[in-house]
Amino acid sequence: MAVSFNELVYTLVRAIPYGRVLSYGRVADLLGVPHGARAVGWALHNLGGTEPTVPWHRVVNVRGRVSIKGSPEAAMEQRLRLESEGVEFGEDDTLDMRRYLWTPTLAEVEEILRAAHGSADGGDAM
DNA sequence: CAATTGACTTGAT
DNA sequence: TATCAAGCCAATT
Repeated sequence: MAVSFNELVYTLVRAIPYGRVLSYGRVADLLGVPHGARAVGWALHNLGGTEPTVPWHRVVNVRGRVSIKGSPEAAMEQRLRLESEGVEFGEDDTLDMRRYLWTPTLAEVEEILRAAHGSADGGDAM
């Protein structure tokens, strides 16, 4: 059975370092889906915010702002968790992406996925 | 298989 | 700078 896309999302989110954040679009891009931002958001939505093994709070939108809808409490919890990790929000409720955005190399991401699922897509034939 | 939805992103007005 | 619309992907029904 192939690994579901959302599982890949969870794996990568779990690899986000403390005090760092990632945008939905960046997660999708690192997973090999440049325009899969919505799919990433959908995957995290499926967590229901009840999954302590996934630091879902470290994923914000490209503007550096909490993007949760339908659950103001979850959004505030996300912000509180980030602040607890040293992330500072501006007066526009936005954080400085240039400072907190995690920018791993593609090799790092592939290594993480391989360690968790045994093999990344690694679609290139040799 | 087609239609709908959603924690997104980008470009135009 | 703010608001609106279209594009995009994966999962659900």
